Amino acid sequence: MKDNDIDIIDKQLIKLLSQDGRMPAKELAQKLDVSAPTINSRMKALVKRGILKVAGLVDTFRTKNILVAIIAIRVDDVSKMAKIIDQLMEFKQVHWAVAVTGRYDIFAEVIVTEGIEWMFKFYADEMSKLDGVSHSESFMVTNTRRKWTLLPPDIQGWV
Amino acid sequence: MKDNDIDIIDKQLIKLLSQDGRMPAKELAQKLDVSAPTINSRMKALVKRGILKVAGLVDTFRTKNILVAIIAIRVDDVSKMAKIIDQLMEFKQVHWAVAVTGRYDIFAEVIVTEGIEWMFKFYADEMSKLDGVSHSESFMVTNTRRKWTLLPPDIQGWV
DNA sequence: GCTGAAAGTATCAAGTA
DNA sequence: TACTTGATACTTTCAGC
Repeated sequence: MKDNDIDIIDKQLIKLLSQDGRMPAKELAQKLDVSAPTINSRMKALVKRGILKVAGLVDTFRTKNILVAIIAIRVDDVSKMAKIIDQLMEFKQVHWAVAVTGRYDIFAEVIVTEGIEWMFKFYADEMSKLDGVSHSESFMVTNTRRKWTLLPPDIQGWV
Repeated sequence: MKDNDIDIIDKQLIKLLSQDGRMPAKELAQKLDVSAPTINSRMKALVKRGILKVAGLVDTFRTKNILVAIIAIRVDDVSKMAKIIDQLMEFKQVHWAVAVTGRYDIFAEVIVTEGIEWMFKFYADEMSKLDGVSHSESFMVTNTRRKWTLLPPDIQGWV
C-alpha cells in the first residue's frame, strides 16, 4: 500500500475515533463490520504512519491559566520559510505553524501558560532570533467556539 | 468544586492523555498513583464538564483530499462579532472560529474536502450570508508542522 | 476514593483466502 | 499480505466499604 493511501475502512475508523477516541476496538469493529484485531492493527498502522493520533484535547476557555495567541509573519525571502517554520516549532509553546498563501507567509499558534507577560518575553527572547522575518503581528485569542486544543508535549508552567 | 476548577491530578491526567489518548486507565492510574476506577471517573467527569475530549486527529498533509484554509475577518461593528462567530460555526466545514485582538477581529479555519473549487462556493454561498463583515481574507495552508486536526463532526465528501 | 470479584475486552498464535 | 477465529490474559466496571 502506498504511503498515504488509506482505504474506506481507515477513513471510517478515523471518523469514528474523531468522535470518541476511547471507543473500544470491539465496538469500532462492530460498527465497521470487521474483527477487533483488524481494528487494532489498522489503528496502530495509521498511528505508525503518522496519519492518525488519538489524544486528549482541552477546551482552552474552560481551562484556567491557558491563553492562546495567533502570530502572523511575513518573511523577506521565501526560501527562508521552511527554516523559520522549523525554528518556530522548536519553541515549546508553539502549537502549530503553517505556511500560507496571501498577505502573510506563516501563521503560528502559541499556547501561553505562564501569564500574558510571557508574550512579551516570547517576542523579546525567541522571535528576535528568527532570521528573515520582515514583519510580524500577534493576535490574542479572546473567545472561541468548538476549539479543542492539543497541548504541546513539553508544555510548562501548567502542570 | 467550581466549574472550571481542576486539580493537579486532572491536569496530569490531561497531559498524559494529550500524549496518548488510548492509554489504558490502569496504566494512567499507575503513573498518577491512584486507582484505575478513580482515573475512569475523573476522565468521565472532565469530558462531561466540557473540559476534555479524547479524539482521533489526522495530519492533514498526509491525508489526501483534505485542504485547509484560514480566513481572517474584520467586522464593521464589534457588537456583531458573537453572531458572526456563531454563524461561521454553523458551516459544516468550519473547524474553529476565534475572536482576536489586532488587525482582524475573527480568525476561522476551514477544512475543505471537496476540492479547491469548493472555496469559491464557500465564499459565494456562505460568506455572503454573513451580516456585518467589512473585510475578509483567505489564506490557503500550503505546508504545516505538527498540526493535528480534529475533523469536524459533519464532514462530508471525504468518507 | 479504594478494594475485589464479575463482566467485558484486547491480544496473540494459528489457520484461511 | 491482510483478514478471521478462538483461547488466554488483561482491563473495566460495579457494589460495598
